Amino acid sequence: MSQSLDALLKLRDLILNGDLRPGDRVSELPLVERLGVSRTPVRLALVKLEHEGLLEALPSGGYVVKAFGYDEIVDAIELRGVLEGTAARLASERLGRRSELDALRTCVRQLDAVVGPDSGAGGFSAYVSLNQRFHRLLLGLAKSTALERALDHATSLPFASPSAFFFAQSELPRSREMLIVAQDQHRTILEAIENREGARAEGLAREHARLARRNLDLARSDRSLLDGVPGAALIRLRDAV
Amino acid sequence: MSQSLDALLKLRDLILNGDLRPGDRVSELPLVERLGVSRTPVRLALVKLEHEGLLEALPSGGYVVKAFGYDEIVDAIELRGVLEGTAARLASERLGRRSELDALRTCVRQLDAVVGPDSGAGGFSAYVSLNQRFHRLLLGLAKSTALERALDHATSLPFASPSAFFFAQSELPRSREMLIVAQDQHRTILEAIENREGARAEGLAREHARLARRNLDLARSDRSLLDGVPGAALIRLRDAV
DNA sequence: CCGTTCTCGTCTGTATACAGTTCGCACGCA
DNA sequence: TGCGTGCGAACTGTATACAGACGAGAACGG
Repeated sequence: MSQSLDALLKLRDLILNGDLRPGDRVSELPLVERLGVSRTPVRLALVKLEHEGLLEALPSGGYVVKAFGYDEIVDAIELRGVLEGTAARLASERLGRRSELDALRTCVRQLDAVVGPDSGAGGFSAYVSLNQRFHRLLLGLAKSTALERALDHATSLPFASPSAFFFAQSELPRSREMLIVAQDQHRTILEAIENREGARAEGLAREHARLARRNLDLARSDRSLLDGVPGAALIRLRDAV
Repeated sequence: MSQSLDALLKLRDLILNGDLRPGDRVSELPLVERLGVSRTPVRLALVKLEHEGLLEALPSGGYVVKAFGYDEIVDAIELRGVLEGTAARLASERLGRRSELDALRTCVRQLDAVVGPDSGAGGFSAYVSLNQRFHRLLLGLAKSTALERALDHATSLPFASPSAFFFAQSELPRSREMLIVAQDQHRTILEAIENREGARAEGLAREHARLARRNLDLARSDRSLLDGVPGAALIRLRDAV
């Protein structure tokens, strides 16, 4: 593994775990010690993380860890919804042979099994992994490199990813209900694409993303729920300090 | 001016002007001579241009100049349409005091004057500049930093910018017609936002972007039209070489 | 006592040296 | 003649040295 990649992963973890708090100035020299690499790879990692949106460049040089408020997270989720809606619409419009949907159909069937009543205790992580697969397959069906770039960029913020706010749901009573609704949307999106109903697919995918927003609202009233979310350390739901 | 910024601008020009052709390997050492800076700023510029999408990183290290085919440009335009549509919808939904639209109204009125029958010969560049202003104001009204980031990223590809395919229009007979239609869409988008008609605003803004696609199709049959487009050197409409 | 200015330390921006790797070319062998 | 191998050049990745800029803090003056 290269030093640059190593530095990038370690630094991202430092930020996501909260070792570097939002608003903190991030200097290169201290990172040289903490990451065990020289300034060059550190700089590279800083540039990439600024690009990802986790860091903000100061006009005078250097970086600070970015903080994210409620509105910003809502906007990021809405943006993801718009982009995934577009993916669903394009998938409908550009569908060629129906066998192109085989992988997605299989994925939905596997999700059915996980969400079903006989799901084991470890079903949750299986759901998250299959959910991500569903969203990636959907993106592939859109056959648009521009859209791929945009969605990758938009979901580089950890709490904007498709599975971000499926936290601790196993703890909540409404947890299973949420999963059932989400999975029904998966199924319906697939159906819409099969029927080449572009507008319907788009609307469904948008609404699907808004489930994340609902979960965010839940977390707003119970901050402890947030701890399961990647990058929770960056989130400032209420104006603190 | 810093060396890094200097290197970035010069290198971008080299690519956009076609001094570096699509598919060309871009090495650091030759650029040190051509740009007159050391390897460090050159590397920084390379990373940024990869991020912009003009360069592609090779697995073995180094970069090549990216080439863009017809489909990719169409997708980039469609993506811009989706994002600007979202901006228009959010602007409608989040409109506060009506005075927030003052700047946009003024911009539309100025565009009216430029498009009108008594437009001078230099009206074209004035149109381009006002057009960009319109699109930026629209983005601002959406009040979404996530959307701002996404649209900035999407339009970093030169031919995906709002004014990209308003080339050499003064030469074409249908030139004025195109401008009239585009300006009518500007006016109608503003009206929709004023009335808080989100869906209408979204649809209009999407269709507005598709004007660029129509112009692209025009350029397909008359390659000489492309020469006025920034980044034309990157475009491979037909499979060449 | 407060404001201003000077100074010192720290940081970033830049250049460059060094090492490991990969790619291409040519030579040799089958 | 074709293929494999080995050598060499060039390039990237990395580390580090140096210079200029910015900011914090102290000292001086009002």
